[in-house]
Amino acid sequence: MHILDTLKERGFIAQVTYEEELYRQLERESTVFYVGFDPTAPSLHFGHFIPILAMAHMQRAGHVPIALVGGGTAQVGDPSGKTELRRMMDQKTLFDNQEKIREQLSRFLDFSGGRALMDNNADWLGELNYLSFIREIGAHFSVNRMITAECYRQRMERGLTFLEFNYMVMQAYDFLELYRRRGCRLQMGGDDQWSNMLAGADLIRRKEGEAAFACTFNLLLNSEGQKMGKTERGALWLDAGMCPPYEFYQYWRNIADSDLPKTLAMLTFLPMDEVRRLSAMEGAGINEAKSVLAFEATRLVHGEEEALKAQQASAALFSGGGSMDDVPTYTLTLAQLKEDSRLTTLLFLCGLCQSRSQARKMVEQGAVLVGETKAGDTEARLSEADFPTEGLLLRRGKKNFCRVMLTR
RNA sequence: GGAUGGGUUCCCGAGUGGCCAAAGGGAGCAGACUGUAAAUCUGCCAGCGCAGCUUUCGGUGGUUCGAAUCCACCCCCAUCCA
Repeated sequence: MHILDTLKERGFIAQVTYEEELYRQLERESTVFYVGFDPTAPSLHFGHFIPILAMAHMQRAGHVPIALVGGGTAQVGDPSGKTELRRMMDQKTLFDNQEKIREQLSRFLDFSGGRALMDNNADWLGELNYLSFIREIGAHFSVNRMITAECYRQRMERGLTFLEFNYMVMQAYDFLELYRRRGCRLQMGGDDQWSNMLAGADLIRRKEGEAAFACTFNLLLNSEGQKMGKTERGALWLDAGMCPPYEFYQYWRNIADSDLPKTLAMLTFLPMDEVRRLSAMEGAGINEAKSVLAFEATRLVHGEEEALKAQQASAALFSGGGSMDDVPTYTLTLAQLKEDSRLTTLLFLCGLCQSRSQARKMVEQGAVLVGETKAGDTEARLSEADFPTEGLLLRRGKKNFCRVMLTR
C-alpha cells in the first residue's frame, strides 16, 4: 500500500500539494522530508504526537525524516493560529528545551545510520546577512499574496508586527536550506502551517527549479470539536516526569466512545483490519477496545514495560485483583503525619486535591474514600494505625486513586 | 504623536462607592444513572487549622469609615486620524 494511502486511511492527511506528483515521488525514491518543532516547551506534548507518528510511518516506508528544531524561528514566533504576539524565550531555555526534544524524538524515530536526522534552523538563520537575505529570498515573496494567506488574515485585523510577518519567509527559507543541505523535498506539519509550507515549496520550485511538496495533518479533535490531549492539569505531556504513564494510559482509557475509531487509527500501529474490528465493538466490548488503545498508545510513548505497569495498575484499581505495585503512590513520612494528621492535608499532599479547601469540599460531597470507607468528616485525622504495610488507598471520585505508603 | 473605547476570578462576560470572593454562560471537578462512555438531573468551582480571616477586578499612589467601582500618573490592547 502506498504510504500516502496509509496515512490517508489512518486519518492523518489534511492537505497535500501536487498530490499526483507526490505519489510518484514517494514511489520513485527514498525521500527526505522534514517536520518542524518549536522548542518553546520543556517537553513535547500530545499535539506533537500526530506529526511524530506520521514521521514514524514515513520512516517505516523507507523515507528519511528530518526533525527541524526551530531554535531560530522560536525567537520570532509564529503568528499562525495565535491571536497575540507570542512571548519571546531566552536562549538558554530554548537550548535546554531543544535537548529534551532530541531525547524524546529518539524514542519514536530510528536515528541510527542516518535513517533520521535532526537539524536546528538557528544554524543558518543566526548568521544570515540581512541585505543578501532580502535580495535573494525576499525578492520572491509577494506581500500582496502573503497578506491574503489565511494565517495572516485574522492577524491583519488584530494587528501583526513586522517581526511576525517574517515568520513565513523564514520558514520557507528553512525548507530551501534543507533542500540544499539534505535534498529535502517534502515538508509535513500541522494544518495551521499550510501557508508557510506552501511558501517553502514554492520557493524551492522557483529558486532551484526542483520539485518540492507540502503535506499537512489533521488535528485530532474529540467529538465535541475540541483538541484532544488536554487534562485536568493541562497538556498531556509525553515526558514521564510531567505526565506519568499511568495518567497517560488513563486518558485514553477514558475517551468517549465516538472518539475511539479515529483515535485507534491514528495513535496505534495496529493493522487497519484490527482497528476496524475494535471500532465495531459495542457495549462491554468497547471497553476492551479502549484498553487496547490505551495500552498501544502508552507503549509507543513510554515503552512496553511502562505500558504493562499502567495496565496492571488500572486493572487493580478498577476491576479488582492484579497487583497494586504500580498504582500511583505517595510516600508519607511519620514526621509529616505527626506534624499534621488531617485527612484533608494528606489529600492535598498526595496530589489528589489541588488545595486543602478543595479536599474539604470533596469530603463534604462524599467523593473521598479512605480504604473502603467513605470519608464524611472534614476534620478527620489519621494515625499510624491507619496505614497498613501495603499502603492506604485514597480515592477522590471514581477514577482518581493514590496509594499512600507510610515510612516509619 | 492625537482622538475615542477598553483591560474583571481558567475562558467569555455582567458589575460603575457598602447588600461583591464579584451575576450569567462555558470549561472543569464531584454526586445520581451507567460501561473507567455519552446524554440528563443535582452540587461545587480564590486561599486558609473555614460559622471567622486573608488575598483578588492591568500597575502604582491617593480620596473615603468603606473602592472592581471615584481621582492622578503609568503600562498594555482595539478603532479612527497623522
